[in-house]
Amino acid sequence: MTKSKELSKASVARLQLLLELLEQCEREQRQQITSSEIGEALGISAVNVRQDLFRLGSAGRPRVGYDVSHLIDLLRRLFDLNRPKRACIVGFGNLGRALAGSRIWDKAGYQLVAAFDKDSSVVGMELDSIRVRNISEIFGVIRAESIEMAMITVPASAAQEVANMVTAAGVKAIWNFAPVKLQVPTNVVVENQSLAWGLVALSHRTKQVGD
Amino acid sequence: MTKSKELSKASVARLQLLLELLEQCEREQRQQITSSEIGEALGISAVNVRQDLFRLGSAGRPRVGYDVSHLIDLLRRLFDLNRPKRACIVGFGNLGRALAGSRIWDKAGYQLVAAFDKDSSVVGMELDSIRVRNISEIFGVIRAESIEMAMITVPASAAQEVANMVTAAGVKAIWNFAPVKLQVPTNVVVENQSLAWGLVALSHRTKQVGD
DNA sequence: TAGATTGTTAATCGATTAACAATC
DNA sequence: TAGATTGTTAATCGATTAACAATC
Repeated sequence: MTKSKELSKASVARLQLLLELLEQCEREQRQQITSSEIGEALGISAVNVRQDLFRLGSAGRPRVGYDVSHLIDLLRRLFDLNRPKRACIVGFGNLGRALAGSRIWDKAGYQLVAAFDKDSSVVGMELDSIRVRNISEIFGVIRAESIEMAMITVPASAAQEVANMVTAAGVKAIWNFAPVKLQVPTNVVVENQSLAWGLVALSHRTKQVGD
Repeated sequence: MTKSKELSKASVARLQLLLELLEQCEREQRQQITSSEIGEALGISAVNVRQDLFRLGSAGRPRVGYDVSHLIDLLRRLFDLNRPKRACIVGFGNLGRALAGSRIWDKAGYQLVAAFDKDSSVVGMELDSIRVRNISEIFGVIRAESIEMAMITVPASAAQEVANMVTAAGVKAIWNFAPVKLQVPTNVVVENQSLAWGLVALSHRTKQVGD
């Protein structure tokens, strides 16, 4: 409905930082903020801020700035944070368990409703009202529970197979922690969060500076 | 020493995928690979591959392609994976614990040599030969152990303070899991790995497709 | 030699930055 | 009104893609 021309990935990252900042402003009872204040707080230029907000369909007022709560509302809708989205974890190892109890699901509008593993010593485990099921149940549960997102935290060698299963079951988004580029149907979104890639990128960048 | 003009972030990401691919080729005893084979496997264009390798200072041979083991060597040096780099974890919660025992440290050339927390119920804990110390010891230990990288997995509200401590102690790189843009001296590298940001980005992108 | 593939420059595309007009 | 700030177009910068020469 909005005429948004598709924001760049970099722009989305900046707007996420902006949302954090605005929420803090709201806690401090601030009602307006200018582009240069935002830029300073976020370490980017004021022009960059205005461009981002312009593309978003901005709503600032000259001499006053932008309305904090209106912008929060705009960003929350942009990121689709208000709609409850049902999610599951596939692979209940250390990382899966660490995230199962986390508050970030709620922050992003997700509800964690199921977890799967193939290891029988893990299946049956309960954590925060989530019972771990056998991976063989995955198709039926995703359908029955209307799960639209799967977090994949299985070993790299199993990740593609899991991706095939969850997309076949109707999942529309994959949060992929395996260091693998997944092949999925074009209507499925994959967000890669491989920690291994992050760590290697850090190693690379540290070297550059050291040179 | 290499004349590298600084590869773009996107290029580094592609080259990481390439390294995985090459290591698989090596396991399969393949010795050569062409840019179009690489492109197909990685889902990018062959030209893009050649450009990346050109900037890297490439070494392919017309009609033959690139030498697998030579390219692996080049990439491992590019990412600085061979040199052992000493690292610590600050904040030994669920996420910190999940990563402490992980194999990714080794894959990226890091050695995890210390962990810190401020919670007395966690301090003293041992995991994989790492004993968790009180955060008050952080300055001395980083110096004594020549730690050059700190993984920060503390709550967002404490992250900046921790960043100040570790940079004061001489750390050159921070792997930041807190959803905060850290302010650090210019010679310190920060790689952001906030899972919250990844999850929000996924939510945003899912919405776009759904429209 | 002919043909396939890389190396390298040029063209295109997109994102950021600059400039300035519009507005409160 | 004057001045500060946003809205919006134009210019710059950088990354990707295309073109083709060099090479085995």
